[in-house]
Amino acid sequence: MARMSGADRRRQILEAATEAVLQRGLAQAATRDVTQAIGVGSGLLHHYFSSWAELRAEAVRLTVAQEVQELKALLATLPARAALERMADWMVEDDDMRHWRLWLNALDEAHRDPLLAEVMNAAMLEWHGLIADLLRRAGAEQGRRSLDAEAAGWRLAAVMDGLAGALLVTGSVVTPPMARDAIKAQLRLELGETG
Amino acid sequence: MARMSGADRRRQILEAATEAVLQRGLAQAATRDVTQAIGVGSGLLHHYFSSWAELRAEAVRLTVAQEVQELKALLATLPARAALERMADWMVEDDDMRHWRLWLNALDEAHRDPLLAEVMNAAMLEWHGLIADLLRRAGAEQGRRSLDAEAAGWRLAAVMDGLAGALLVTGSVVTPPMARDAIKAQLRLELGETG
DNA sequence: CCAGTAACTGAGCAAATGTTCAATTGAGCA
DNA sequence: TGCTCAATTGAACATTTGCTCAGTTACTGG
Repeated sequence: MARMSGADRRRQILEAATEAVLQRGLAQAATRDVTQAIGVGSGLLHHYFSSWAELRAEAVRLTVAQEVQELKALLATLPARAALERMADWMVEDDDMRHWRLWLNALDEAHRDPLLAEVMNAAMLEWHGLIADLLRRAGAEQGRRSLDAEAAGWRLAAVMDGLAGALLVTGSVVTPPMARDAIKAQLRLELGETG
Repeated sequence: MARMSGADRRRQILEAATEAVLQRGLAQAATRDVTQAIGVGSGLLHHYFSSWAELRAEAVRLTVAQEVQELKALLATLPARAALERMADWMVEDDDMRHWRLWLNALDEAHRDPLLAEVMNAAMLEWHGLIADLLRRAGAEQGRRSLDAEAAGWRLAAVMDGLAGALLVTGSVVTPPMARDAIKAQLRLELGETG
């Protein structure tokens, strides 16, 4: 019905695809979820994307990039140590764990989809880079010398991913406050603030 | 063709289902993957399992339980500190990461399948229990008092899960030796052995 | 007003999915 | 030898999937 410029429609499709992926999972989400959600014919998607796999991967790429950018903006004005603390809060702020559900789902599905594999490889490296950079700066703020920010970054990123998984699967055992505290405890371990 | 006793056939089906899940992922593996692999008619599965979802969940439950049991046997004779070290080695010993692929896949799929959710919730708690117990004993061996083994267990379990994800997705950046060293470094952090 | 072009439709297809069920087979027992 | 019942079959069914393509519709510049 309502026609749109190519760019707007493309954006709308990508947003709807992200929503579909969040609701049904990458493997189960289907082109029809998208077309029905925005009320367009079944053939339209192929005017903008050459295949569902491509649309899917692009939607994940865009959403993840957007989230990372938002987080960066949130932390931009803080000193590194405070930014890391803020990051732990941010992790559990999202009520229904939208980013983590998508992130873990994409991480998993990447083994079976070459396009997603590329996307998530790049995303993982950027994510680690962001964390390692904050750790490096936090170490510098405290005058620490011996901090291996690269290695610590992988551990911290891993703790966050792993806790997100535990949080999502155990429900009542690992709670959001627990997860947040675990991240903060990890931070203290890495920065040698153990009492 | 070849008839089997109910118990044997059931076991065979479960093994084939695990293989199918490993190859195609929980969401994509299909009943036909199983029936064709073992050469039986398409209806046979429903003689042993009421639905594909149930068979799938049972296969995961069994495989995970089996792996945990094998690991426990491997660590049984070691002192706790050495057992934890051995665990880090074990994590990357499995060439093509069979257990981790299944574990992460099931953890992710659990959000969309109530049966898997139960299975993975229980598995996660047992996994954490195993780790926390080793940490507790390792702390005792070293005469440490202040170790919160429960919290440290969640962190260590999370680091392992997270690193497995990074290992699987980054391929050449995070390598098995790196992952192993990261786990061991985490161990040292938790046990207060930082130099 | 009139092309021309970009946006858009939707019926249709081939492939794959889980599940059912009436029929068949075979092994073990009396 | 027959009987019984569990094990097994596989055609059939209703859904769902991504994708194609021959058309149709609306905007837009001349």
